[in-house]
Amino acid sequence: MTDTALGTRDRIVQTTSRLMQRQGYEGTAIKQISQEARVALSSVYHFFPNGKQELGIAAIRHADVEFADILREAMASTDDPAEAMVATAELLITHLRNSDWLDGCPITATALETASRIPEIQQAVADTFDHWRTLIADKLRAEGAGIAEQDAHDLAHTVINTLEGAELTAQVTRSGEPLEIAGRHLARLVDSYRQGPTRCDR
Amino acid sequence: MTDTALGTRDRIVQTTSRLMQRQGYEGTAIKQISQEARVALSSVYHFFPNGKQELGIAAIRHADVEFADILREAMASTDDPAEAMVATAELLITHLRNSDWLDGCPITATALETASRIPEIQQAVADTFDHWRTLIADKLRAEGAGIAEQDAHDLAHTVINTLEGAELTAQVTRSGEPLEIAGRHLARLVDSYRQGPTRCDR
DNA sequence: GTCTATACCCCGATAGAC
DNA sequence: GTCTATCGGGGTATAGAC
Repeated sequence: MTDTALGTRDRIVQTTSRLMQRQGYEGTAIKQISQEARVALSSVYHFFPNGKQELGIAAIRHADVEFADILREAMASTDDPAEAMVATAELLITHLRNSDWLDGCPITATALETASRIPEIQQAVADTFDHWRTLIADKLRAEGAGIAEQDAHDLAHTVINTLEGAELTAQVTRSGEPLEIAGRHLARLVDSYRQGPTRCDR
Repeated sequence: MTDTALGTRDRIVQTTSRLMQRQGYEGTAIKQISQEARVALSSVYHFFPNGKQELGIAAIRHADVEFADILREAMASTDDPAEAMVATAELLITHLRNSDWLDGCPITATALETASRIPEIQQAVADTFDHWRTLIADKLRAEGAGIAEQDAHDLAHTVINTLEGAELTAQVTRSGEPLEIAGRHLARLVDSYRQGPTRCDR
């Protein structure tokens, strides 16, 4: 990561994404981006003529595919969808711990700061959440999981949202506990929707 | 709200809290605060000699007690703890809708922006989440709820975290659906921990 | 595409009169 | 406690040589 072999444009986007993850949109200056990416300030404007807003959107799209890879890895680690929830939570804990609790969701801070002012960024955030949610829903809908279509859709919402909130709390308290609990609860919730003779409905 | 009969200091804190809720910490300028609160810039520094950081912490503490009132109202609306989850989600939807989807969690944006840089603010955020979580846990532990001590503690974590994430998604998508789903799922989860002869365990 | 230099503005914070 | 004025710095963005 932060590879020197990357092209200039990619290095700018990657650096922006990481800085906005930790400091948000308003808290990240273009000068800081150019310095940490070891790129001339004018190069940033060369690749992103529309300035910070365009750069912010590119950073969100970058974070989108990057985190989608992590999510896919967690989903592929087990056949059981409930177990996959625990695995995802543990993966997030590992990433957080390895970054001294700094690298949480890469787009949440930016999303909240700009929600009231920059609709283009809000749209990019909405697209990203939708993408991640689809990856979860696909896993829950897989044959053998035994979860109805509508249930899978709703569950995917709560899975993403619970992980999102638990990751925030984990960051603030510098503890993996919120995510551990979230993983267990999500597994239990997913299991409760599996169709079969041994389950009892609510 | 935004009452003219408030003292100068209170008006500053309240305005700061609302602006940081919508724009985050870095996105909110002290000049904007003084203007919207109809207060001289020097008055802000008169009441908060340590500047923006001190003001930010005061705004978080203000948001703490303000949202705790909302939470208590929702908890008191029904005896059944599972129903209380649905009621809370609906209350959040109402607040969001009434503010054109702008007023979500008042401290999340500030928390994320400053997590890597201002430990004092991070501490105030942690205290606030802890306070809110206690309000939930107390409801779940109430006699008649039939939830074990340890389960109530864990559930309170996930309740806060799920609502937090669902509110974020609701803001971004300008839709109450994520919170509606969250309310239903949390109710189901809480119910699954109630002790009694008719429940089956996982 | 990258360099240096800079315009222009707003930021947080302070000074001193009243 | 509130007023006006201002300082020093850093923000976004641009110009023009190379």
